[in-house]
Formats: sequence, structure tokens, C-alpha cells
Amino acid sequence: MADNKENTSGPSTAKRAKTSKAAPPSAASKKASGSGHGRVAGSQNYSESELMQLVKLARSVRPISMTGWSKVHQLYNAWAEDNNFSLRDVKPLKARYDKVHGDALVKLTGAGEMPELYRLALDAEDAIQGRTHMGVLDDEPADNEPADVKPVIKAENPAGLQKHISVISISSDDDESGSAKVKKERDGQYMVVKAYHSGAASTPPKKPSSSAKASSARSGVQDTRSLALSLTTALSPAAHEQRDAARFQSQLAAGEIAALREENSRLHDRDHERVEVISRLERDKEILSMQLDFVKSGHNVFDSNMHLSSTPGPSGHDQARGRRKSMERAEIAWDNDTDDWQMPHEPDDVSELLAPERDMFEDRSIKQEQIETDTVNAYDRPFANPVVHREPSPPAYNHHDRIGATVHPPELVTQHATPFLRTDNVAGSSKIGLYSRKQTLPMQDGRGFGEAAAFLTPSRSLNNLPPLTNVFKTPVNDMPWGSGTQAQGGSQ
DNA sequence: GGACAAAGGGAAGTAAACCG
DNA sequence: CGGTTTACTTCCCTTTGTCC
Repeated sequence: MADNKENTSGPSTAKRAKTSKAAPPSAASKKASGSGHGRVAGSQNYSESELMQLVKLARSVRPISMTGWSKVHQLYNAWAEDNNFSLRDVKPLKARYDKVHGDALVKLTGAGEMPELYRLALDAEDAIQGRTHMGVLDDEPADNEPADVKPVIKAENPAGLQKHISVISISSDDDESGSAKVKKERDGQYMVVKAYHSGAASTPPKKPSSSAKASSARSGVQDTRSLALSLTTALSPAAHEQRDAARFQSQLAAGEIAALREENSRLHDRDHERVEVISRLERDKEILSMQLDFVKSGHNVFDSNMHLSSTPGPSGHDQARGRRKSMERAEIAWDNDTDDWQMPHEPDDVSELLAPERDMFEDRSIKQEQIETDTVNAYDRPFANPVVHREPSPPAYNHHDRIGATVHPPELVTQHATPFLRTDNVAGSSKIGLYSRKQTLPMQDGRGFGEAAAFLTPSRSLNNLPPLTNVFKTPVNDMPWGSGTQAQGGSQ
């Protein structure tokens, strides 16, 4: 990408140095990229309306992580489909948004009019950052205020701070001549200090010499008169009325701003709730879809909340994280029938399809204890929904029975877990692993039991993948790609 | 034809969960 | 508690399509 080329000379220092060390396009990378990398044929450039929609969705969803971006992605594609635009992937969408925002920032510092798109992008970013969009509190003096302004007692009311102003005073501080300051006091209230020019008053009173006494006295009288006149003017009923009117206007404006702010917040909350609901429903749909896959592949699926109450589960924090992880996991299942990778498909009517399986299960005289034992053995910890029960019961099998880590009887694996291939996640990571079939079910612990028979090293393309059964039957040390354990970054 | 845009993917780093 | 593993993110590169 052109941006990336520009980035090469950009900041990001140590990390970039490290990555650039590994960055040179390896032969393997080049070989792999010869098949199918790059821009997809037929993909269109983003139109103005597509970008507008993207920015609006970003503003509405306020994505922070890839979870949020997947929501934006869903909503965007739904919109694109309705409006005959190209469907996009998460990563490109996020990248495009980042670019728009970056361009908006550049535009922000340049001259010329801010296009609507950029304005919205900045607004969206502000929303994401959780900032409010209220005007900046302007404490600076008015430009048209004359330098020799007479001492006027005036209640400054910047941005609706009226009720916080508790002290109004007159100052002759020369350093602050002509300027108004809003000082925050200890109790959190504000005091407005209005400075004014008055030559004699600006200097500290010195003891007057006898010769200068008369003129000084006259001057003092004049100053006093001037001040008195100003005070009289300021305190006159007309001025008072004018100030009241101004104050009323200010309060009115402040009230409107507060109401708008509240409305804005309320709309954001409502929007967020709706996105949550959509997310929940889609997750449910995915779970049901997976259940259906299992039913169709000859397994029994049942709701097992009742079986698993006795074993302690993961902490609430772990559970939450696990749920999040499993929700976000994208699955690609290996289909033995078609001998190809298969995306999860949507059920027609899940409850109806599952009913016979449930009935069949209920008819069997399987004791509760046996079920629980099998399940706990199989998954090593409880989880709520869904649970797969296999017959015959799967052998004890836990995370550390990984082929790539410890001993695992290959025959059992091939018998009880159908391997499938899955990319690491939807967030653009590149790791590809072989997983047991059980992994296709979302687990509450989030790690997914029975994962990762072996990782392919990144340089290996799928073409080098040995037959799956061989993979599972091959002792770890004889695997063509090594132990299968992922290096842990080398810096921890 | 060149510049740019879009998309896919590799490599590395990090946080957090899990287990013995 | 330390090691292991997974999920996630960012940076960077390459390929290929689109546009001027």
C-alpha cells in the first residue's frame, strides 16, 4: 500500500526495527503470495457514500477493539447489501476508517473547507475517545474590547458557568490589563477578575511629594470620580437590566446545551444497547448453527445446564473473557464428505431440527452421573451451553493433551475428534492450526478444549499439509513442522 | 503506464488465562 | 509462581485491481 511505503520512514522505532528485520519478503512469503494474495478482482474503490456510511457507523458503534469493529463490519455489510455496494471485510474497513481519520487530521491543520466526511470522521473519533463535543470554553478577552476600557463590573459567563461564579471583583492588576480571567477557587467555584487600564491606579500608591500633592490630589479626585461614575453606570438599573437579560440568555443557552448533551448521551446509550442486542442474537444464531452442524454429523446435542453444577468453574473474569473470545472466534470446519473446508452455515429451523435429537437422548437410559463424568472428563471444566455428548464416551482429554505438547494417543484423537483447520481469528492473525472437531463449539472457558494438534509454521502453505489422519497419528517429533508450539515472542 | 487503492498475509509483541 | 498457550494487535510487505 502506498501508505505503508510512506510509513517506512515514519516513527515507531524499536518495534519497527525489529519487524523490519523479519520483514523482507521471504522466498516462502513470495511463493505463497503468488497464489491469491493482493487485491481481489472486481473489488471497487470506496465511494463517498460508502465512506460516509462507514464513518457514521464508527461514530455510532464507537469501536475500540476488534469486537467493536466486527459490529461495524456487520452493520456496514448489511447496509451495503441493501444499497448494492460491495461487501467488505473487517480489516479493510478498519484500515479505510483509519485512513479517512488520518486524512481528516491532515485537513484539520491545513487551509480550506473541511469536507463533511472529514468532519464526521473527527466527530466519530471523538466519540470513540469518549470525548464530548461541546465547544471549547473560551476565556480569552473579546478582540473588540478597547484597550482603555473603563472599569466595568461585569459578570463574565463563559460557557454556562453562571451558577459557579461566586465572586465578582474589580482589579487594577496592570499585568492583566484589559483581560478577563476565570480563576478556579478552592471550593470549585469561579471568580471572575476583570482588569482595566487606569494609569494612576495601576501603580502602587507612593507617598506624594509636596509639589506634586496638588496635581496628585486632582488626579486622585479625577480617578475617584471616574471610578465612581463607572460604578454608578455599572450599577444603574438600566445596566442591571441589561445584565439580567444577558444572564438570562446565557442561562437559556446553557440549559439548551445541557439538554442536548443529555440527549446525545441518551442516544448513544440506546444505540449501544441495540448493537448489544444484535450481537447477542447473532451469537445465539451461531451457537445454534454449530449445534446443527453436530446434529447433522451424527452427534447428539443437548442443553446441559443441569449437568454441570458441581464442578467449580472459571472465575467470573475468566468466564467473561472466555465468552468474548468464543463469540469472536471464526470457525472453518473440515467437511469429510466434501473433502473440503466448510464455513458454518445457518440452520433453517434449529429448534425443530434439534428436537428429535433431544428426544433420542432422553429415551436413552444414560445415568446423570455418567453424563457428568463423561462431560467433565471431556472438557475438564464445566460450561453452560452447548455441550456435546459422544458415544462411546470420549477419553479423558484436556488442554495439555495437545499433540504438540505431551503424549496423546493418536488413535484416540482420530477416533474421537475430527480435525479441522481454522485460522487463528478474524483479526488478521496468520496462525493456522489443526484443531479437534470439538473446538467448533464455543466453550465458556474460551480456550476451547482439545485445540491445536499442531501449528503450521507460517512459511508452509496449505499445500504442504499432510493428510490429516497422518498428522494426528504422527508423533510430535516426527512432524514435518516441528513441535507445533508457538514461540512466545522471545521478550517475556 | 504509473500512481494509488484494496486486500491478503507474515512476523513480532503483548496481555491474559490456564495448568502443574 | 512460572511456563505454556491463546487471542489480539500492529507494522509491514506483496500482489493485484482501479483510476487518471
